[in-house]
Amino acid sequence: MVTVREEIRKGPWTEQEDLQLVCTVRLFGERRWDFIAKVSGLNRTGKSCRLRWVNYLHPGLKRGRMSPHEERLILELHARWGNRWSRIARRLPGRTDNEIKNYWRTHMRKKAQERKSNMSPSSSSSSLTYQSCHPETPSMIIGIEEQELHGGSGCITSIMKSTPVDMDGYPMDQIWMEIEAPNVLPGPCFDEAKDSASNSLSGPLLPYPMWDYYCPETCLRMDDEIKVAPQFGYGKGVGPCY
DNA sequence: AAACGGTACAACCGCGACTAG
DNA sequence: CCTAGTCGCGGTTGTACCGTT
Repeated sequence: MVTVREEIRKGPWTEQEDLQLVCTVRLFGERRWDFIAKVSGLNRTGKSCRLRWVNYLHPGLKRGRMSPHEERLILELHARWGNRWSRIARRLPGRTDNEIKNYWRTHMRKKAQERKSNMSPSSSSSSLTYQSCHPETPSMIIGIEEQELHGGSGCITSIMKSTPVDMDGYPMDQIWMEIEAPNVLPGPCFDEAKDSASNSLSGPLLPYPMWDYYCPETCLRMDDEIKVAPQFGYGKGVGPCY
């Protein structure tokens, strides 16, 4: 028996793969990653596709260095929640948990170690508390929470309005531009995919699906867990509502 | 100019939670 | 209730880039 087993691709994504993934996600929404992986013609796992989308291709992602405000926020939230990166990321629109995690590792660990070497080795705790880094601004979190609880329109909407954010020279710009052009649907099965998509999707395809509804509703309660309103079509079996 | 070390970022892995059948 | 499939999260690793020596 000869099983022609196609190797699942791993490693860095090519521009072409990105393009294929973006198109497929636009057609089917950010769900059913295994399905998306198959339909897209990419030889990737659904998991890999999801990761690529969430961390890199998602429209509205900020890139570049953390602003001082973001830095402070990360410090505060990490002091409060520990390594709950995804949770922290929800407070930082446009930033991914991966990004924050990496940032923490490179910056804060170093700072923590510096501190450790400077101070007495009595404190064995590995978690660097916010107080130890920034004794000032103790009430920022509360302020943020209130802001988000009561409409949450502050910084988030400003980011939304400025999407795609300033990613100077970032290739995603090009990708999105190419996607905007009508004739560039790559990959083997997009016609097919389109057909089946048109059955399940109502209305025209919108350019930036999820960021159109990203705020303010989804941020109404970010205290503990986001309560995704059913009207967003995130329920099972219901296709994306854009 | 080359070697080296540090930093930033992308991606994978393993595991637990959730959900549909 | 059980199971398989799927998703999301946190930890870890790999690597490209950049500054310094």
